[in-house]
Amino acid sequence: MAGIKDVADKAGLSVATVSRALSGKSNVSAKSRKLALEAAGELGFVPSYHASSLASGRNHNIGLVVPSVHRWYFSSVLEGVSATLLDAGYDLTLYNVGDQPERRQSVLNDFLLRKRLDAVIAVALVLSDDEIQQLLAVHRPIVGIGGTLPGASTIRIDDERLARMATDHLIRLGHTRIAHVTGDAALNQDFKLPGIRQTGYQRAMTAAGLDIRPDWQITADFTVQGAYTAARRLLGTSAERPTAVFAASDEMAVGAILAARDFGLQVPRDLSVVGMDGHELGETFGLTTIDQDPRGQGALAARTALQLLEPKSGSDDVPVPPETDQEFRTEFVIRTSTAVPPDESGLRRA
Amino acid sequence: MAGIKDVADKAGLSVATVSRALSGKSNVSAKSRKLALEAAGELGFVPSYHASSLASGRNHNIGLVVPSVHRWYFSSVLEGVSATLLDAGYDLTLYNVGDQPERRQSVLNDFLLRKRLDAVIAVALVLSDDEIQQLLAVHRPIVGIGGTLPGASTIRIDDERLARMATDHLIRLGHTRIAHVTGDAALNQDFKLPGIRQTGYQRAMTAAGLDIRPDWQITADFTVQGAYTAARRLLGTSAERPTAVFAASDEMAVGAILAARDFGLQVPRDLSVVGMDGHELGETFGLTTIDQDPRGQGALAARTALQLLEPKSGSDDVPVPPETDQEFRTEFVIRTSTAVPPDESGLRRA
DNA sequence: GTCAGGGCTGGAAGCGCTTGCAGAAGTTAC
DNA sequence: GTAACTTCTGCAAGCGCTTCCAGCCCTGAC
Repeated sequence: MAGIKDVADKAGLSVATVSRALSGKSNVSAKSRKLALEAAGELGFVPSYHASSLASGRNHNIGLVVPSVHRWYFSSVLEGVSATLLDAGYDLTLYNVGDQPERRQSVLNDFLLRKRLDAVIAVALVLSDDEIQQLLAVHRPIVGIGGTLPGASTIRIDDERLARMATDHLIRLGHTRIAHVTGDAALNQDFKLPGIRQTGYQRAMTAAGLDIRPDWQITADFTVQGAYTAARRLLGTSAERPTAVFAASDEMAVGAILAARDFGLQVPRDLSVVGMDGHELGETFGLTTIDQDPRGQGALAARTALQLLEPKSGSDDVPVPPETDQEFRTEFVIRTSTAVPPDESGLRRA
Repeated sequence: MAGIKDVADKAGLSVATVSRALSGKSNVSAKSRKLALEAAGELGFVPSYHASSLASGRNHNIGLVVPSVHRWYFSSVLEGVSATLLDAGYDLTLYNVGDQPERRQSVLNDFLLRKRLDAVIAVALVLSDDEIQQLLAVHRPIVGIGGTLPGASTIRIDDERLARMATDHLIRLGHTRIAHVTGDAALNQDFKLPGIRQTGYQRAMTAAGLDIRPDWQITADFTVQGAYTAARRLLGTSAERPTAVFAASDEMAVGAILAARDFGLQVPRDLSVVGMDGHELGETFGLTTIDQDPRGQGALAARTALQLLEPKSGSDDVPVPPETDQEFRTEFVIRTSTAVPPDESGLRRA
């Protein structure tokens, strides 16, 4: 383990100059820089992370707090964050807090606050006021994705409006009997998303003067299999069947499509299905959906955090003010899972 | 930001004693410990990570290197590792190197080697000899999952044997026309898994004296949608169709099932399908598969790494020797996607 | 030839902890 | 009461860098 001292000796320079040379500082002559670089190369010198962090106060390490790493949305965000940070030479420390509150507490206390992170990116995290205070108290940039974090920069999409759009799409096609597959709120007490999307659905229905039937709002756990089971119940039981389904996620939409197939229902002839997310699976199923590009959201969050840390760097980007709300661009993708509703007892055939 | 000095002053103790008290060292009187703890609590003191790491040489930080974070297998492993480390009070630094060799190099050089990690867990990583040397040179525990890492502890499953088992299962049911959906090797040059599973398939076929038709070995990218597309081609084109498919992953098996449905083929009546992995989706589709519990593999890898770092800790576990190969327990799960082959032109009906 | 000014450099003081060491204090056995 | 220990405690020396500061050398202007 060669230290900077060894490099200095080998290069015939002082430790100070070597440090400056290796970290690309300005006040070093070309000759010294070359010497230092050569010596470092030959010795395989890599500066100690902790020592330089301790001395400089900078860590080049950003924390990411997620409630899950396994669900599609989160792993997509993670991927976006990870790629951006790696490219910028930053480490990513991952806190997969799950839905256990006690683990969240310990993460906040024992990890995040230990001054080891330059910034924190929190995904879909709803914190108590106390917890927000704790976080803000460390005076590090915090950027939130899809959660509510007063006092922090956030990247978000307008879930309610988008859910309304998706529902409206069905309404405009002529559907009146529209069901909704929502996520399970109990899955994660802090995950308010399902409720918000459901509200969007309900508002769209109300605005169009349509019935909102409680038994047509079914709950699943954001997975294909969960929605499949729930949708089988919906489509199998009801004497009067919905002609369209808006699912709060693409995976659940796919589950609904699979359930429909089980009953011999063709999509979109007998049942229109709209999803939400932009999952890769949607393409295979011709799913109409709203693509929210979570990978892009993660990348943007990471870029925002980096910019907060190094305002000068980069080109002439507009600097991001510390408290800022960026609405992320989404895309309505119309494929083949939606169509006009089936003829009702031959009425339209006439 | 209260420092340890402040705590010492407040408690009327020396910095040294406070340090020992807070880190649970033995040689501190109950009284001093109480004083230190109280003072630290009141000041909200949290020791600086970098300072303590620098001074002690321990980081409480383990690195995880994965080729992807988005694919089911890897996010499952990640989840297992993450939960175990968090519980043990360790940080997890994530290196999602993707399949770009240059990113891998920079990760190895600039990150892993900077003495900031106590150990490294590498998933499905095939390294060059040089790279292995580099890694071993840091003298830190290295645990590999599913890759080949001579000189490191590894957790692995015997992919070839398992693939053979899966294929044999079909053969024993009476199938002779068995196709294979393999993963795309080009996806990731270092990812040898698809080839190994394919070998298992081929060996089983050969051992049973069955034909291995090149056009029945189709390639997909480990996703449902990829296998779906590939399987449509397989099932649509062939005048003579296979009666069974062994897919190198559950997601691809599901893709094959979906493709079969498109052609009106019923599973398992017209086509038997076996997968491999233990994906949650398998349950919904009644998929027969080999469950390899990647989450458990991740947890085991993390525990192995921790044990390598702190041999004394834990109960009377058998200590893990540095170079050790643990074969992970898998489970053959027989569901409803496999059955005897369909009657051939009524022969068996007689 | 002198002097101001700028570019580089090295010394040294930390960054905030951990820990070896030696000594103070408290115990026990005679 | 003393010797011989055992516990605790505080001092101080780092851990391996970064960076302030002062000083050196070299230009260029006068």
